[in-house]
Formats: sequence, structure tokens, C-alpha cells
Amino acid sequence: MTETPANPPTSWPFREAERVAQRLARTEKTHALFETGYGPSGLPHIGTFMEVARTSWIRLAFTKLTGLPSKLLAFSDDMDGLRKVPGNVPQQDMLHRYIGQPLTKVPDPFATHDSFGAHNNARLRSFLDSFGFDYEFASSTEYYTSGRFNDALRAVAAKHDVIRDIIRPTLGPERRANYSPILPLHPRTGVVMQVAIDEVDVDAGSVTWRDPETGVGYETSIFDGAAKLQWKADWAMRWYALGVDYEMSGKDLIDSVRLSSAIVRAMGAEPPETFTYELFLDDKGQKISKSKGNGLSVEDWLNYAPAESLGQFMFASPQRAKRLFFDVIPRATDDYLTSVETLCAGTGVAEDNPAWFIHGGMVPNASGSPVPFGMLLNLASVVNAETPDMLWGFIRAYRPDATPAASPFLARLVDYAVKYYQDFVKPAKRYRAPSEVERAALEDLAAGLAAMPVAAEAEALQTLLYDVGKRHPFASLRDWFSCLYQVLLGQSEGPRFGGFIALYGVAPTINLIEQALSREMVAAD
RNA sequence: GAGCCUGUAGCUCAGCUGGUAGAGCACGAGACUUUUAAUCUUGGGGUCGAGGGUUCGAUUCCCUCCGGGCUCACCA
Repeated sequence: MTETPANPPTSWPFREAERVAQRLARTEKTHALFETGYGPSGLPHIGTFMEVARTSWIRLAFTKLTGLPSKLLAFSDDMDGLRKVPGNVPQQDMLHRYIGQPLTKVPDPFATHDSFGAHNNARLRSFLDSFGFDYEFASSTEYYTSGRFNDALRAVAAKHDVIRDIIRPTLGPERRANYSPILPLHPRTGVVMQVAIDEVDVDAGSVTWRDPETGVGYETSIFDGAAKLQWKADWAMRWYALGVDYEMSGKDLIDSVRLSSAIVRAMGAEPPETFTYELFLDDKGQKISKSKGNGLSVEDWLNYAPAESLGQFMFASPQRAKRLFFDVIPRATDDYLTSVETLCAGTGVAEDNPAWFIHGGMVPNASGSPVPFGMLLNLASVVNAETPDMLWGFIRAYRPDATPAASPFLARLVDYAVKYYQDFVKPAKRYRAPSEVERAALEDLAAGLAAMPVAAEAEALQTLLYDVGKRHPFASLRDWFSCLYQVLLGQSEGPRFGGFIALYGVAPTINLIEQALSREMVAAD
């Protein structure tokens, strides 16, 4: 039974799912296959997360829309030849000896898996698993060697020249001369050969070619992993063989999508629905690249905010070139909180709400926070939060009902806020050196604090501050408090200081004063 | 050369299927504070890049131009 809601969802995952639904209706399929692909060269990164998350949301929308079964296939191109040795792995010399061979033939430099490819596959899987994604892993090597691609490979061989002519115009003169969609593995060296194919025997399922270095001619089977396909043909063949219904990719692959689709059509099938997303930029508007190391890693993000906020960021405007750098984290987190709030309140169409997707189509019962993340970060900075406990002290003053038990999500945010403060705000602080008058007052304060009981009341501490300030020749008490913030906390403004000391501790505060005074001595030398 | 994104308040950006512009930060004022801050209330500020077109009506759709940026053209 299908309900027809008054306001059908219009969010992009539903628009995409609609296209998949129409494709299935056209092809009379009752099961949708979504694919995401991975280059074997790198480790999982933020783009990997993005692609799987977005595809999963479309899949969720598809399920909601049609009720039909579907699957997400995470396909690793692990048979690809090792092109160059990554600089950040051990055993460089060993790896250099395997250049050109399939990654699943290259020994694992970390010696934890059967091959480098297997190692990377395992990393990919544990990465995806850590987010709880629902997917089926596929290894290109396994698919090739098991013979699963054989029929499709024969179809490619049958259209060899057509496919070659589709790709050729897009190549430079050098590659154009020897291009073939079929790359035989060298029987002696195991290298994936990019050589001219002299002859294609469709019936035998073999190709003949010549080793350009030795001049020796070979006839190689195209089946069972004895050969693989060049990238664009490989993509097309995979779509064809598996019946992929949907795959998204970055705009850098626009041309590949076009050509691979053309190849599938040449083979007499319909290419999947595709979707092109924009690439991320860094804070200066430059493209994010793994090799440059700009931008942001998943680890970075998850260090300072919950995964839900990363999902929120990835949900918004997939076809827009968004800047992805550190400063977007707080906002994404608060955007997420807003999403949860409106979702729980039942405002708007649930299926258009990012939180609905992030929580797998469910309305979370208590994933919100009574205090926005931005405010927590601000507060952490203002009160120099060394520990979550300190932050909680101030939060309780503001929101008596907010406790870790009552707001578990807030508790997570508090931890993140403290970490964010410690790693980014605190190191950037500029501590001013005290003047002579201030120095004397601070020493006076330290002595006064030393005489206080360990568990001094905020009120008593405030009185002490007040007394010390009056005892010294400050133009106004305000100057005295400004001095405390600027010299002790490295900021122009701060919390009520008596309350701060009560939470921070008397002894640590004395330490703070001593540090400030000695810091100035060092600077004076 | 081919293609993509983008140009909305000082800054960073929201504005879904067209109906006289919104948020956060910043700035101004106020409240709470025996000092300050967080917080709260409130105010100012935009010819929505330019010019055409469709429409009763366009920031929102179409075209052109200008500006900003990216991608591909070796490999995947």
C-alpha cells in the first residue's frame, strides 16, 4: 500500500531516486543496484565518505519511494596496475619492483594482508563500517579472475574497434596510436600492458600483441583475469555486466561518464543514471587534493564534531562547489541541530530534512542539544575550558536542566568543544605582559589565593579579587579585570572571575599567575 | 579548446517547485551584572553582478554579457 503524502519530498535524493525508479520501470527491473567506485591508489578519505553517504541517501529515498529492494555495491578497482609508489608507506624499494602490476599482486608493504590491494580494501571496509554504511564490497580482481566478467568481456571484444574509436578522439597522439580498451597482463612480468592490440579473436576470447621492449609476440586470453580493461572501458563493462542502475561521480569525471556511457550504448545496453557532484574547495577556493594536503580529513572532522555534522555538510547542495575547511565544522554542527529540531517538531516534510536521511529514515528521539555548538565553542574559549567539567559548570549556570545524562548529545558536543578550544583557540592566544602595577597586584592576588581554603566559594573569591583590585592603583576596577583576562587568559574579555577560579581551582589559578609572571621574565631577557 | 560551479547586508552564506529579501558573525543601543563575559532583547544596513526576454508579477525560469573560481584534454 502506498500513501500519497500531501507534499511529496522534493529534496535531491528523492529527485535522484525518482530517476532510478523510472529507469527500473523502463527496463522492467525489480531490484536497483547502486554503485560507488574506488581508485586503489589512495586510502579512504572525506570524498569516500561523501560519495557513500550521498548514494546511501538516494537509496533510502528509493526504498521509501518504491518499496523495491536495492543494493549498494562498493567496488574496488584493485586490479589496477601500481602506477607509482606512494611516499607514505614502508618498503619503498620492494614496491618499486612491482610497478605496473595489479595491486592484488603487489605484496603488502605493511605485511598485514595478502597484498597491497587487499590491505587497501580492508582499510576501505573498516572505514565504511565505522559509519555503519550498508553496502556489499566487491573486488575487481575477484570479479575478473572468477570469470564473472567473461561474458561482458566477450561483448567488449566483439565491439573492440567501435569502443576504440569512441575513446581515440579524446587521446593525445601518442596514446591514440596504441590505444585498446583491452589491457593484457604480461605473462612473464605480470605487468598490466598498455600496448597496441594487433588482433582480437572474439570466438577464442583472446588478443595478440607484441611486447614493445623485447619484440616478443603473445596471444593472451581476455578471460579469468588474464587481462583487464582500460579505465573508461572498465567502468562501462562493469555497468554492463552488473546492470548498475545508478552511480555518482565528481565533475572531474564528466568526460569519463560521457565516454563510458557511449561504450555501454555501443554494447547495446543502457548506461546507469549518473549524477555529477561538484568538487570541494579549500578556504582559499582552491581544489582540495590529497597530494597537496589542503582541505580537511575525516579524522580531523571527527576529532572536533560528531559524524552527524559531517553528514549534514555532505547533504547540502551536492552540485555546488563548497568550501571544505576547518571553520565550516561549527556551522555544520549547528545546522544539524537545527535539522534535528525541525524534524522532531514535525515541521516541514520529514523526507526533505537532512536529519531524516542521516538517521536512516527515522526520527531520532533525543539527538538534539539545548545549547548550540557555536555557543559551546564560544563559552569554552571565554572560560578557558581545560576539561569538560569546567564547561559543564558554566552550562549549568545557564541551563540548570542541562546535564550529561539528560542531554547525551550535548555531552558529546561539550567534549568536542573542549578539544576544539584546546587545539585551536588556546594556541592562538596572545598573552599580554603585565605592567609594574599589574605585576604587583597579581603577586598580591597569588598570595591572597594561597591563603584561601581549597574549596573556596565563588563569592569569597570575588571579594578577594575586588579587595586586591582596590588595594592597587588601578584607574578603575574594570582595568584590573581586563588585566586578568589579557594577562592570565590571553583574551580581551572573560567570565566572572570569582566563578572562574571556583571552577578552575585555586591552586591552578595560582599556577596561571606564576606562569604569566615568568612568561614575561623570559620575554624580557 | 571543451565543460562545470558561482556572483544576495561589511564578512561567510540560506533562500525548495516565481508573489514586494533572511541567518550567523561584525557594528549601534538596551537588559542581566557590587567589574567584565557568556546569554537575552532590539536597531541600522541590500537597485539580490549588468542588460534583455517569458509573466499580472522574477533574486527565483530562459538568453547574452561582465566578474570570480574550478575541472578535463597523460593516467585512473
